[in-house]
Amino acid sequence: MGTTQLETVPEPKYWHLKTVLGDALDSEFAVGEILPNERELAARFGVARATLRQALEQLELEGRLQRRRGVGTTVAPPRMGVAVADAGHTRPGGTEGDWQPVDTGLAAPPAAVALLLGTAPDEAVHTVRRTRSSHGQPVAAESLYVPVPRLPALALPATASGPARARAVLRELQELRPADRDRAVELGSARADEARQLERLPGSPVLLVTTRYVVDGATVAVAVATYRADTCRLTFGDADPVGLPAA
Amino acid sequence: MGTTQLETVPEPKYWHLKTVLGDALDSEFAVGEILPNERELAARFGVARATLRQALEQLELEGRLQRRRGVGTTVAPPRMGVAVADAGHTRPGGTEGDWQPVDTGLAAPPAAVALLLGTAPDEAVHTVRRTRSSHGQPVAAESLYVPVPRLPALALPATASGPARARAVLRELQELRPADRDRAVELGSARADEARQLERLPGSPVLLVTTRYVVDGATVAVAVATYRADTCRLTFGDADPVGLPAA
DNA sequence: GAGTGGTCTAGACCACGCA
DNA sequence: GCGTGGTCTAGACCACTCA
Repeated sequence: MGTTQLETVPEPKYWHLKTVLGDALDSEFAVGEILPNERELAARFGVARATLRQALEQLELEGRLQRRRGVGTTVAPPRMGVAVADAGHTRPGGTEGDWQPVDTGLAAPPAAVALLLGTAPDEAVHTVRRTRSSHGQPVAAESLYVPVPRLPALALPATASGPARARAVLRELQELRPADRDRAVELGSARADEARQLERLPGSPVLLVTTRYVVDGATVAVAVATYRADTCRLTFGDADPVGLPAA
Repeated sequence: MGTTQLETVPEPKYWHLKTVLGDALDSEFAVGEILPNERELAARFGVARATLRQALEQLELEGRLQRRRGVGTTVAPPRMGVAVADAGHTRPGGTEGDWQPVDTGLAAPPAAVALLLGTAPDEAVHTVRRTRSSHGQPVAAESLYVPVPRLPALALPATASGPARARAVLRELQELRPADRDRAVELGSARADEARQLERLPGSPVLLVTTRYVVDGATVAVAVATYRADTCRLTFGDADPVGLPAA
């Protein structure tokens, strides 16, 4: 009588646990509320901690929980909608949800990016790294790659290498007025440096957004943005984002 | 001399393993090739199987490996680009990469969808489920929800409930000619039924694409598509998808 | 039935945040 | 220094695929 069924096809414990916990989150917990610790929860459900953790991992993947080492597990707020529409060059005024340059330099891009740009694998390109936050939380880290010949005004030796130069590159790119963009979204895991910027652990699931800037059929720049998959829902298109689809 | 560093900041074993294995995949294995089994790999690297599995999980998340129970672990091909651009109503001719109706009915949609549609939580709507495959593999399962009043031509009692009726609903929706769409992408995990259709285990990571069809500012339909996150790279925009960004 | 990956256990120790 | 989640171990059994 305790469980729903006699389970002719016994579903895994962690899966059942996830369902039970998920329902409990809906009915008995408020956003931000802290859950009992893992050892206690495991004991309460009569399972090993590893099994309990498997259920928690799933719930975290779905954006329903947030776990922080040394702190505890809390009920996560609904994912925030993050517009990707023209994140390429948003207005520099920067509302709450905008970009902050971090770093700039000349370096060889990852092989996959070089392929998209049509540059040699070891050819150095303008590289701009920036982060995006929304509602006070970091949500994305991006690397933008622009082949040097595309930005003639920056051909002089790089004097400033800080945010000032980052802004210069962005401005230059903006002046190229790419008529078309083409994006891809896929699942990835955060590298160590990205994880730090996103305030997550290395390997956390992220949504990789690859944007190709096109002028006259040629790829003039490529940006690879890394969005926190736990807290973000990427929105596309023109209308305003509404509602929150369940995971 | 074995490892790269003396590790002043010791990175987790599974993380290091993932790197080593990932490099090995690039240099020593061909796509489709089968890896040694987990017990042997664990022994070879001198770690517990659970630790080895943590590394494999990451690599699978990044689409570099494919694991099948009872079979083994194989090197995955690069993710396939899947166009989401106008997946809403693609040409019915159906090339290799298109949709197959599965099921139709009248049922109350999930709460989150009812909210988007502006219907009552228990109001039944037209529900069409279909699957999409590409290159011979299932890549997505979708549920489309259309409030009954939006499709007056279907107001008669539902006679056929099979694929034929599914096509009728899709045709009706198409005739509404939604001028605008608005999409969101987020990470989720496959429900049991979706997992079956996608030939994956329940809980596998999926990309949830929520599409809102808008006519004259009103939401006339909502579709929730579930794409396999391991094998798919979702592409947006008009230009043809090129290249493969690394995870 | 042999071999694979998937689940589960009961422990241990570590890294981190905070008081 | 205490309590949290994160990592790791060595084992066991189960579910599945395929010869």
